Amino acid sequence: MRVTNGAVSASRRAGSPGEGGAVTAGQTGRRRADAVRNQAAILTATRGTLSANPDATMAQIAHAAGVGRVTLYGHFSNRAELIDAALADVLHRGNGVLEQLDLDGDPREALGRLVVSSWKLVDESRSLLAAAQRELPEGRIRDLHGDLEGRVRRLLERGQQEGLFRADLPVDWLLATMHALMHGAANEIAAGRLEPDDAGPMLRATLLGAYAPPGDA
Amino acid sequence: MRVTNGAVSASRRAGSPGEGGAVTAGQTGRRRADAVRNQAAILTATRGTLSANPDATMAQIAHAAGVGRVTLYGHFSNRAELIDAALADVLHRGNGVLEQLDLDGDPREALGRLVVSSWKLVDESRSLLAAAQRELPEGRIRDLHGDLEGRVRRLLERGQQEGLFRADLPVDWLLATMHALMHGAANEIAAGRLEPDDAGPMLRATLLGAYAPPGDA
DNA sequence: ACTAACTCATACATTCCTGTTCGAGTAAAG
DNA sequence: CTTTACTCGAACAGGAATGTATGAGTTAGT
Repeated sequence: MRVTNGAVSASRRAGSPGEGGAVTAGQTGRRRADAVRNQAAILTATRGTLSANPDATMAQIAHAAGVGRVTLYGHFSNRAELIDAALADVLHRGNGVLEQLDLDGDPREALGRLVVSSWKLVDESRSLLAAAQRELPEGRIRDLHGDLEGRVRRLLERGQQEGLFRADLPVDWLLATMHALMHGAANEIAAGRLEPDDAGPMLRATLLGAYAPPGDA
Repeated sequence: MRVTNGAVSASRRAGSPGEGGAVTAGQTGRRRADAVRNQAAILTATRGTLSANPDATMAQIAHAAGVGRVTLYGHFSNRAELIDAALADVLHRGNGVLEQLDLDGDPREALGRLVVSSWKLVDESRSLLAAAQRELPEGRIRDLHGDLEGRVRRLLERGQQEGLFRADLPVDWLLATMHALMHGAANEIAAGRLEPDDAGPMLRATLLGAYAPPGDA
């Protein structure tokens, strides 16, 4: 209910769905404190609820946020708009994490740091992403993802140039490998076959192995 | 009369299409040829349609099978039952592939053969599996999967014992890695970033790297 | 050719979700 | 303490999907 996190959550995303007659559309009048609080709670609940079940109902999300269904529609006039906002929120947060991370130095060590400190975010967003995939227009997801992906891609490219990551496979594939393994880890945890604390190290070890130039230490 | 003779519901576990099998629990009446044909068409259509869209409607599946919706219900009385049968079909087929495969000799080469010749099946079943995950009861999926998984697991264990696969990570995780990467490859293909023909070799290369004992060729 | 097995379109009852409207109540900002 | 911003439940219209029923037509076995 009072999941008050300090997230700013660039609220009104007038993306593709119509400008929405949500609570304070456009009008930058005074914004009441509880409204801000509720909006943050809704985004958090969206993340959490959809992670457990990508088909969760608007009613379920509202309930999880400790808010009436009508209030939810007051903040986000669409299911699409809600998911868009939630995804943007998670991605923005992830970008923040990466910004504070030192990706210089030995690419292998940088990769290790990156994986260990960010895989949990991927975990959280994985089902959200699944939901987004069938609710949001074509390019939207990639747009939102762009920033985050660029950072990782640059690290991988640097590693290849320095001969520390294998260059016989395209960067796109290395990126996909990373995504896939993180999602796989999340699945294993959900299935109870993997301890959450073990996930980071295992991912690091597996990825470093997968990225190592063939026939070499 | 109609096909809904009341006993049809519980008896739809026939493996691959073309495999005769009993129609009714008690009375094996004569089974007409077009009925067998249609049932096979339905299973195929289920696989194909759900692969494109895990939320596909019964109506869509029926249409894709070139069959009326009512006819579909004549063969499978539930959505769950249909998906169960389709998944069993795919898995049975996969088992057939693995049976004909030589998994002896150098585990690394065996793994390569396994991946290249079976990843496509995983591709086909991935969305089917997603559909099954929210439509089928808890243990059912794992039950159906059991046989298939056992084969791979044995190969991995042997590789570990022979010192050719890393033993610092549990077999469960190596298995999960394989799954995750295959799904990832399927995604990349769906997104147009990977050529279907490249997937097999890339998977092979990546997995061999990931499985190699740390600090070694 | 006869009959049982099967198919199909139409139509109906049910259930569930979405998005909107209403009016009355409550919390916050000045 | 007054105004404004927001919240809430209940209720409604709409759409969409599931599963069932009916009856007339078609296909295939013997």
